[in-house]
Amino acid sequence: MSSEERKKTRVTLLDVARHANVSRATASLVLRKSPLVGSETRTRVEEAMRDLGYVYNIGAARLRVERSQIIGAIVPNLTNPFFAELLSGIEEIIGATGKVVILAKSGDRVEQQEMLLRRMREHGVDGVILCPAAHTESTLFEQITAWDMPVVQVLRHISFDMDYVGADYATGMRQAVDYLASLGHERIAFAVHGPVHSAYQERVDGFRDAMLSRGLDPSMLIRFPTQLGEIAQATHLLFDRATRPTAVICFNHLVALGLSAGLQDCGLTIGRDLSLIGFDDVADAEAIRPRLTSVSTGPVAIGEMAARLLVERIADPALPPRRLVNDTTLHIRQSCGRPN
Amino acid sequence: MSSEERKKTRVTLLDVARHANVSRATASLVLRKSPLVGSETRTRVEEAMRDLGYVYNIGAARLRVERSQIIGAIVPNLTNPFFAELLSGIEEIIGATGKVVILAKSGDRVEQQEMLLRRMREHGVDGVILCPAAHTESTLFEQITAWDMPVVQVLRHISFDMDYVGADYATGMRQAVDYLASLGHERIAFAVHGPVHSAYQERVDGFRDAMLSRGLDPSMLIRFPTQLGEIAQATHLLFDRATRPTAVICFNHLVALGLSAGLQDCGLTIGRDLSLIGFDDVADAEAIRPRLTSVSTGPVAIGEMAARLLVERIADPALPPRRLVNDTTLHIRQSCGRPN
DNA sequence: CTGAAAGCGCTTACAG
DNA sequence: CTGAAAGCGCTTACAG
Repeated sequence: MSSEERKKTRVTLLDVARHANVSRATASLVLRKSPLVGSETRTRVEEAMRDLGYVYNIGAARLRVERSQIIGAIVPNLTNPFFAELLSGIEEIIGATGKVVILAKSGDRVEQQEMLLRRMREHGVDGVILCPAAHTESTLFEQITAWDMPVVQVLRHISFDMDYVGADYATGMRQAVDYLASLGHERIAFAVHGPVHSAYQERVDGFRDAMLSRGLDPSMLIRFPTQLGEIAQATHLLFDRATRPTAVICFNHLVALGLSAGLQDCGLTIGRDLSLIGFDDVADAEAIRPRLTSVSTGPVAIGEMAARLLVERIADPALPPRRLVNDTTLHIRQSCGRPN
Repeated sequence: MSSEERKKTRVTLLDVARHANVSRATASLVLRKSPLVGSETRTRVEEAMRDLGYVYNIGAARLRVERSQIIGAIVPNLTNPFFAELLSGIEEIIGATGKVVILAKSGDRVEQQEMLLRRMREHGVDGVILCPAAHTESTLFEQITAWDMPVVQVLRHISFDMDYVGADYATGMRQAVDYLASLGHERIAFAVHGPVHSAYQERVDGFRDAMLSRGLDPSMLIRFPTQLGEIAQATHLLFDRATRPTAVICFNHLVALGLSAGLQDCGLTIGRDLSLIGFDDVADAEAIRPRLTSVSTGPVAIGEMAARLLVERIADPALPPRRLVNDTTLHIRQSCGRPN
């Protein structure tokens, strides 16, 4: 069958209507489950659709109705399991509403992100869930407003005049610091990595505030490499300072994984020689040894919340902007002990 | 601005044409970078597009040309980092060709997969990359053919009359078995889990063949729970048999992670008391201790290959079906030693 | 409940 | 190089 013939082969709503002996309008009503159609007629049309192998053409419909049933999701990357879980939550909710999600990664590059937003607009997405690339200018907010495109920010924010769903990083940090302090730790380091963005800043501020409110020195901020593979070898950075920490809070799952490995490589026993607290607590956290005490931010739930928010935003663009912050919980396992 | 006014606001190609004092046809030619347009005219039109904030409407264009620039990707789940890496490869290549990918997960449920395929057809996807849900009937192949939809199977296959990209599981298994045998192991177990599908079968067959060709007993197939969280507690299954293995090959990354943790919980030293080999070797593999010797299947590369194949398939539907199998490599680290 | 008609935003011959 | 026109597959009043 040549592509010429194939084209003619396409079954259209008009074909269905003729086959069922009704008008195109009626067939269209059946399609959209209108109550205006009699049940006998309805059945006849539905049979015709089945017989002919009719497939609804959403693209054509979209040209009339302003709804593409497509939403976009832009994340910095896909290989970090944290984002994979986030996406899983997004897909779950969006899929359940009958919509479809276009996925793209920005690589934390602003120009790439700009290109992706344009491409998504060209595809007429009904809205997008955006985890803004690091260093995104806040002017992006004005652009988005001018485009009149529903957007919810996830995990990171550039403007609170736009919907935002994230985690309560400040509380998470306080939970971690309080727990370590209760064990008797005073020299607590915060092991960070990656580019600076709102979530980065919130964690750092949260750490600082939590330390200060306990009268502890909040200045032990130690930077690790961005790539997971390089973190373990950089473990010595923890001990290069005049004062040596007795406990370390990790910026995220990757840092926790890397340091957990690196400390073992140094011959240290985690929980005895040094206490370690993870952050994000993705599924793998359960599976490393010693079991990692970790602050859970709930990426799947955040993805679900963001998707629901976007759906509501699309339904009612006049809604005031909302800010949803998921609670964090400290999962106490085995990686912390008293200082020695 | 009400939604009424907004609709009128939409800038169309006709607006651009008028603004630039050309016909709609000419504006369209500029859009598609046709050489038929003089450079002076081209510039004028491009300026008009910028001035007016014109956004190309791919959906409208699609109604005429049979190309949506959308491709679909269906995977069993997103939280398994293996699939996340696969997707990353797919998105990379598809994005680079200017197309966009619709993402969905089947949850390894055949009906869900069917629904997703229909939804994607309604969106007029140019093709889909499908990791078939476990227990997919091979009749799906006939359906897909009847729909005349370009599909490449990835990781799992239901028919070789359709493009397929996967890993060379048989060789991977042989590499693992040969390595263990060279260390002196004879009682080697294969720790499997999850539903049965072609990739499962190929690994099991590969294990069996590799064992047999070395004159070893291939019957130690041990089933573990599907959920990562439950694997560690099930570690005892390794020792419930009359003959106790001295080495274990893991079905995939999840099993490796779970058993690595579980063996440590049992107080065993991996590499001394028992040798362990992982499979898939996703990014995390580098970060567990003891370092896991593992067969790498290269999910990112597989995703890239699948995307390229689909692009070629779309360009030329008459191409004979192809079967691409990515080489595996054994990464020797620290989790294996001599039997004792 | 149904039919005829207009229109969504583009592309594509066809004439000039 | 340009203009006028038809058509892609749908939805939506409007009249009956």
